[in-house]
Amino acid sequence: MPGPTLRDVAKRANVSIRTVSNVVNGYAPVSDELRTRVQAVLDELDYRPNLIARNLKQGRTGMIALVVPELDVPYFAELAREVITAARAHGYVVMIDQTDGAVERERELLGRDSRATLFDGLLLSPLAVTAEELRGRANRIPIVLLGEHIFNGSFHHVAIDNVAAAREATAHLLGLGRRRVAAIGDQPYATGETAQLRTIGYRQAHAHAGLPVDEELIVATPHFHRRLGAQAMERLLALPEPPDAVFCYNDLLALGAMRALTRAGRRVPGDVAVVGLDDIEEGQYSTPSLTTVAPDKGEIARAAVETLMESINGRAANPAEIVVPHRLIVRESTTGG
Amino acid sequence: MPGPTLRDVAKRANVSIRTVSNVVNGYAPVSDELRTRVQAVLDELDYRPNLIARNLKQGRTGMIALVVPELDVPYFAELAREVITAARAHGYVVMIDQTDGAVERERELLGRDSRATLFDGLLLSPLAVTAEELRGRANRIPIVLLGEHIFNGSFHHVAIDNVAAAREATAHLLGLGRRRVAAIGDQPYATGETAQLRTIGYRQAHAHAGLPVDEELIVATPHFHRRLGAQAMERLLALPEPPDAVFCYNDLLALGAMRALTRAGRRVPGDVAVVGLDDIEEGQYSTPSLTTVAPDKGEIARAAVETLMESINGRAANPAEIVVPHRLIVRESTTGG
DNA sequence: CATGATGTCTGCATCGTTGCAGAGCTGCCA
DNA sequence: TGGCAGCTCTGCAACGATGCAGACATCATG
Repeated sequence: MPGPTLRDVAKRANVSIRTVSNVVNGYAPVSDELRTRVQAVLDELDYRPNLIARNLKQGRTGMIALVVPELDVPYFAELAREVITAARAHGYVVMIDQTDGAVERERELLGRDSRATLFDGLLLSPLAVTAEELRGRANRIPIVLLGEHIFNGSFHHVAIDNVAAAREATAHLLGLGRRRVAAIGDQPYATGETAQLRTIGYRQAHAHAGLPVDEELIVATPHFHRRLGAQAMERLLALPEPPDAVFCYNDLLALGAMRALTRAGRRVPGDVAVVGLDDIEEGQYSTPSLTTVAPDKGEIARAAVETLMESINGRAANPAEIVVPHRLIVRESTTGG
Repeated sequence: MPGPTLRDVAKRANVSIRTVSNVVNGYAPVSDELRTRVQAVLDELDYRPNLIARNLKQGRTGMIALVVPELDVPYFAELAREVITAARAHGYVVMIDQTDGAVERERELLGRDSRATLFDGLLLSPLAVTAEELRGRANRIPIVLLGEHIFNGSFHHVAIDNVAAAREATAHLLGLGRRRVAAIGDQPYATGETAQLRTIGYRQAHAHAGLPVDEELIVATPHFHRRLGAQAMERLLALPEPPDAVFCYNDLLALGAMRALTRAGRRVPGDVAVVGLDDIEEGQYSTPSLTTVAPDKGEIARAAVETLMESINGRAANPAEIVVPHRLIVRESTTGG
């Protein structure tokens, strides 16, 4: 089953292994006559270079790893798509793994038995692992973090300005005249840094508008899934004074919330306006379509891969905090008829 | 930057390289005293085995590749998730690539410069490449095909019974008393084999019910995306006698169709009932929720990985046609209030 | 005490490729 | 004709790990 090696080709063509290698790679000068002869044998045997061997010799694999919590969460799927595309532009392929948000799975990555040595670099979208741990058990390969804010500047990190994004989303709702704007998705504990940034933005928008925040309207959720969005919305609807708008910390929560609203007979945006964050494709096709804050996913992927490549190639700058643009996309869930 | 090697550890611990290797792998008997001493040095230097070197020696990489058309299509994202999980159970990791449905990208995979030699096996969900081509340019690594029906038995192939799935979906609509049941998603050309199977099932259901098929109600779409589902639905609504139900060949088409229906002021299922296929999570949360045929994605992934592992381990049976179960999940889009 | 079995440990070869240094040939010029 | 450059081509060593055969010491056995 193993294919022919350079040696096999060399023997058959009566040349040295090195010459065959030169023909394959087009490196060194080879006379036309010889090149043709060797090429013929290469074709005849259908030679394929053994990339593992090449990698061993060259000390790199041409592969990076992308680790996300859940690949079937649309945001990560869309991001993964962009990462694969961006990596390809650098001649790299992408191994994808998921942690299911489990700390131990994230730790495994850094541990003794991780497969990390197979990759030239690692893009990590951490949920649970802390900066301390990352630093302590830091692997030997370059790492770029995605999304979660790690507060100290130990690693390259690519993300949108979460505070601004949340502020703009909330301001949009307030600007529509809504006065009881809820927030779904806070995570007031150590690993919920991104959520907390969004809560800050939510509060800032209120402050700028000179409006108080009703703490009752901030609902925490341990995850960012549809089901929890629906549950949170139900709880909000049960309040004596339910909200007339809600900013959800991601689109899935928002879609779940809209589902709960529809089921409860409320109209969106008539009774309650809804804004999400992530701009997953699904939001364009929901009924009503979803107003959302769109991070530039292509840019996130490009910046992350670019930064990783620089680290891999040793042109590593100091750990950089890279902020990627976002924009509010207004659709029916806030302004629909 | 490169980490310590076995040699480094060996030198420092004053033992042979081979002994260090034995300690690392727990292979051969090593005295407790020596094991402790070596382990101490391993820890001290934070040794990590170079997996590329190990792979070269052992002739396998512990990686498989999964190639899908588009990772951000929910069905493929969900499938990818299951594949990653299934592969992990075998100690394997998964490299994911996407072809965007481009023939040339699928061909690249099989070509001279593909990275295929890095992987022990390949799971391919082909769109455009034909069985002929696959066989002709067949790579040296084991391949298992997903989804698309390749008519001759040259490769292992895992899929649901597409004819039966489509038949059941259509029968469900007919059973509800609908009499003008449309079909969205036919692909009457060489690379649309799966779609054609679904059309066969659609016809069978009509035949079983003793009803004629109105050819006008079968709408072809080059892709299975939301936008095309919406467009197709609009075309159907423009007919003199529009349909009262529609079977979409996947959930995205169905969601797009529902979107078009809502926009046109038709009620689902009141005016038009909708059935999809794939059971993507989004369908549970759409308004109305989507009736669909659910392939057992976990089982698809497990069967595919299992089969691939058998090929890799040389216990390869003849190319097998593996049929995975599916079931109709009835939700609001056909029976809702 | 010789023998062989057992338990540890080691060195060499090897996986398939590429980096490096240099061998051999040709042609040109002084 | 000798010397030198330039072009091809080659062989050896190496990447870092593991498979294998065997060295050596210890111990039990007849």
